[in-house]
Amino acid sequence: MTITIKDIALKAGVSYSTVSKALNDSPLVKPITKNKILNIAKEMGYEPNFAAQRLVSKQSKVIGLIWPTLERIAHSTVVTQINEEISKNSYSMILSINSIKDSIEMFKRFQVDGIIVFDEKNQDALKDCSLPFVTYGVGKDKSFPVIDVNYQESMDITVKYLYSLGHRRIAYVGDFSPVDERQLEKYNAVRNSLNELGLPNTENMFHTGGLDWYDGYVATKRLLQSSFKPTAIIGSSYDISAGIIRALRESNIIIPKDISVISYDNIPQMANLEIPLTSVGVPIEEIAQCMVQTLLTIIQNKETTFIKTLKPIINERVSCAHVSIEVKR
Amino acid sequence: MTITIKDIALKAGVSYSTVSKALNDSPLVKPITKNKILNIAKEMGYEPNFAAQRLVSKQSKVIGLIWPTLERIAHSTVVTQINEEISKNSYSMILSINSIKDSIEMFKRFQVDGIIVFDEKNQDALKDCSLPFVTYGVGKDKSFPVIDVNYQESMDITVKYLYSLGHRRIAYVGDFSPVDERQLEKYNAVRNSLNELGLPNTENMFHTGGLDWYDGYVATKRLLQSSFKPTAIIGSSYDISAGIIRALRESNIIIPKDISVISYDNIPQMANLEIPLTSVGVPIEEIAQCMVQTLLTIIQNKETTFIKTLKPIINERVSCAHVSIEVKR
DNA sequence: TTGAAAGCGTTACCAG
DNA sequence: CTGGTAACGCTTTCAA
Repeated sequence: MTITIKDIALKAGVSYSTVSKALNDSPLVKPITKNKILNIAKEMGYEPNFAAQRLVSKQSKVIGLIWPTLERIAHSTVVTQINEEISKNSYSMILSINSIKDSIEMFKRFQVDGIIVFDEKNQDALKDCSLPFVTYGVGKDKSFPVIDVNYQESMDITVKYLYSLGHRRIAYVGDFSPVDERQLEKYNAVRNSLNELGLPNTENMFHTGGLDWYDGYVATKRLLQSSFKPTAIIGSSYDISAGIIRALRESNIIIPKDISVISYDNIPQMANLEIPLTSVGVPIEEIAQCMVQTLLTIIQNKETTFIKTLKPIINERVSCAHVSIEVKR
Repeated sequence: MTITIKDIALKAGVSYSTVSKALNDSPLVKPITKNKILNIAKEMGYEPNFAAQRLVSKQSKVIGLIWPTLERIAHSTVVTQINEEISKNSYSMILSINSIKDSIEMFKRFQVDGIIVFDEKNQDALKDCSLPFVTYGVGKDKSFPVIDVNYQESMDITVKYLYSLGHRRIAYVGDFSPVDERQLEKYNAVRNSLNELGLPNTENMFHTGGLDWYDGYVATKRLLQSSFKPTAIIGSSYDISAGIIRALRESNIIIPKDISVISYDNIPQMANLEIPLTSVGVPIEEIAQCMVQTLLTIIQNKETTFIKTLKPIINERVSCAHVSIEVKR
């Protein structure tokens, strides 16, 4: 038998509407009464019935996060940050690792106040999402709210950065699958930037066909056997770059002496790689903060379309160097 | 304006209790009426109000999972499995990455039917959890339901396996922090097993002081400089073992020619390491299945204490070999 | 086979 | 300041 406000009312000798008010810290209750009620409630181990509350007043103070691909480390870092940011705003977060469609349905049942979507693909399922939501990725051509992490500018400053260090033969290792919009965007961004500087942008692009470190490893092996001899490599993500490093090491190529490496994903873990990797991207704290603030705004104002473009920066560690005079490769 | 069963009733020209029955596929309503109502409901875009349903009938068909440490890869694999197993049983899963205490509170509000706990520490917070739950880890001295992954037997068969391959100088690289019961259990298990075979079990234990690959890397470096020259190393987890491999490689020690390595955590990703690693532990599919089946049983039967001990196995890949006659180290 | 009505535990409003 | 009461949307008897 769970105990309700009526039980409390009985014991306190007041009406249950008064109990309700007291519990909600309403100013309409005399402090003495309020305290008395609060004490009784605690002592009886009262726990409010969420369903009942929800039934009468909307707003659950919960936001849901959809995240079908657990294993990506860059994401888990952002998700952790988002969770903190949400707590800071006195909301709670629940997470679903199912498809967008299933997740939305579940979140609706729970009447979450808003949704954050972390799935790169299948965003079509969002078309008829009646709840406020934001997504993460690329904003181009989108009719719904997205926090654009600005791959184009990221790759732009990356290429220019390498260029300023004297690099002219720059390779890219990443996934170009047409199904994954985010990866594709990075790929195109690099090609654009390279092209603008009159650098090669075709034979130097190496397709990983996947996002695990191993995919980056294999692609780099291929790169090393190709005729394109880069002085610098751009890795498309944390995991991919881990593979790049390993492949390089296996061939006894020293970073940054023999080759420079820079990676997308501006996360602290880059410092823990075998070689602390210089990285580029919007700092995750900023991504997290922007996502929840935007969502909260949408929840309150009912604004519906919203594209916010963030500013990426380069985080210099030790993996990039000036091209040496006597380049051998 | 959301639409309710009353709206449907109005349109269908029946009472709303009939609509309720039809929606719940009750046999008490004539098929024709039922179909008509169902059609109208779909056409009006009806969505049941979960809170209202919850208010009247208990049972949410949702189970919550508490998992405060996102980054551990072995865990994310199990969590994914668990999610699938839960779906198979036509439940849904939501995930919280907050502390046990906060998570329980939130899950209570959502009236989940049960909870799976994945946090190694702070299990005290479970003492007064009124909802059905199971935990994962070590069952000794526990007064609540736990799926025991049997570290003792894991380490037992590991040590015996290495012994049978001729190894006599076996090192262990892992975390011994007294705060993390699971790690401590592995540590003690190894020492026991080693002791039983009369092998050294003190100077060959290397403390990582953390669970990231880097911690394993550093500890292995230390190991290599110590006077204990092992022919085999046991790594305490996937991440730790990744660090071991890297440290070994840096010193040009070849696995398994120069040294054998075996790792705890029986997960498929072991095959993707630089050297496909022989590993030990209960297969994750089995862990996942056991956890949700047990929880479901508890939910139905209201059993409350329950310790289930699983059977670990060794998954041979290529990282362990017979000790060679001319051992050099 | 259908309908009426009584809750489920809260909140919010209106009287007192 | 406090109490009474009407919702909130649904399930579930109990009668018809």
